Amino acid sequence: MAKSGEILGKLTAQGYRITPQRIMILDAVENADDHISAEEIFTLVCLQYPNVNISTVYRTLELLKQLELVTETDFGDGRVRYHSIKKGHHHHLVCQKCGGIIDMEESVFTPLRESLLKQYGFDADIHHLAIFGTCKKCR
Amino acid sequence: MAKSGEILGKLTAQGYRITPQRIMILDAVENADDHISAEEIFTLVCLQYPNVNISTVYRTLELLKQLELVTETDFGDGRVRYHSIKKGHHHHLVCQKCGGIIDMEESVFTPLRESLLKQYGFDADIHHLAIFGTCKKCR
DNA sequence: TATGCAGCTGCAATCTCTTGCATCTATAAT
DNA sequence: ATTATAGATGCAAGAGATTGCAGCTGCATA
Repeated sequence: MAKSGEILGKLTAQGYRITPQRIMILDAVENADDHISAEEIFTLVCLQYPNVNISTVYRTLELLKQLELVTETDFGDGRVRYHSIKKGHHHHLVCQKCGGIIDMEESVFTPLRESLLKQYGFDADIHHLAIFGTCKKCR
Repeated sequence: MAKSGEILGKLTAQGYRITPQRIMILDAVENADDHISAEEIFTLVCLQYPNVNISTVYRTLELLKQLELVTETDFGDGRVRYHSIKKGHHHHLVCQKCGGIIDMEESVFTPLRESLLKQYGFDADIHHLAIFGTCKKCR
């Protein structure tokens, strides 16, 4: 809430408009305790302004993603979740047996990014990745 | 075609049934020149047997995926594609600017897998991953 | 060869997400 | 304050994928 002004400034600076819908959607992502789905955002925004359309939510999230203000992560449960970039970059290890999610440091990917850059000249854009497998307990 | 017998044997061994639909779906994946989508498989199978249902295609692919006979890759174009595991494990670098796809060796992921195992005790199941970013030409 | 049934299929409904289009509006220029 | 317009929204249709359920069938057994 307090800081969403900064982000709104970024939108304006890049020629995008500040609309009430965007403010409410952004607030919902910023104030979420965890990774939040489009449907959850939609429900929250509807409490304030019942006329919002779910497609506006998706389009706004797409925009925020392009501007690198939020990240999108697919935890493999059929719906993608969003997270404010202000709360830090991190990745997830998703156990396919117990469903548990382990958060991991972004730095684990540094060697991979470097070798992709060296071997393939490819600048990998790995922001918020979920990797599937089997956790310690379930092995 | 020639080798799908082996796979059918694996199905039987694990208590799954061999049905005409499964044979046709499996053949479609095995004979595909490239990564093939569910819709494409469906179209191919329909030529032989117009009564197949798309949900059978999805369910069969899900089964083959669980049995590690095919891999699923999301190239980010709105539909997931499948690939026979017999044609080898590999990963893809997808350029978000030009849309180009670079294939890469599985071995690039070995150090990452090892550090996940060491640091988190997590056995990562990275079969066929698409990583997004910017390729050499577009940087 | 006939039978029983777990497992598979087809169908239809549903879910998540995207897209085209007409209308509306935030914003910059007047 | 008014106006023009590029950009945003709402609506509805649609695409890809999943799911519940009734009925069908591969295949193990007798």
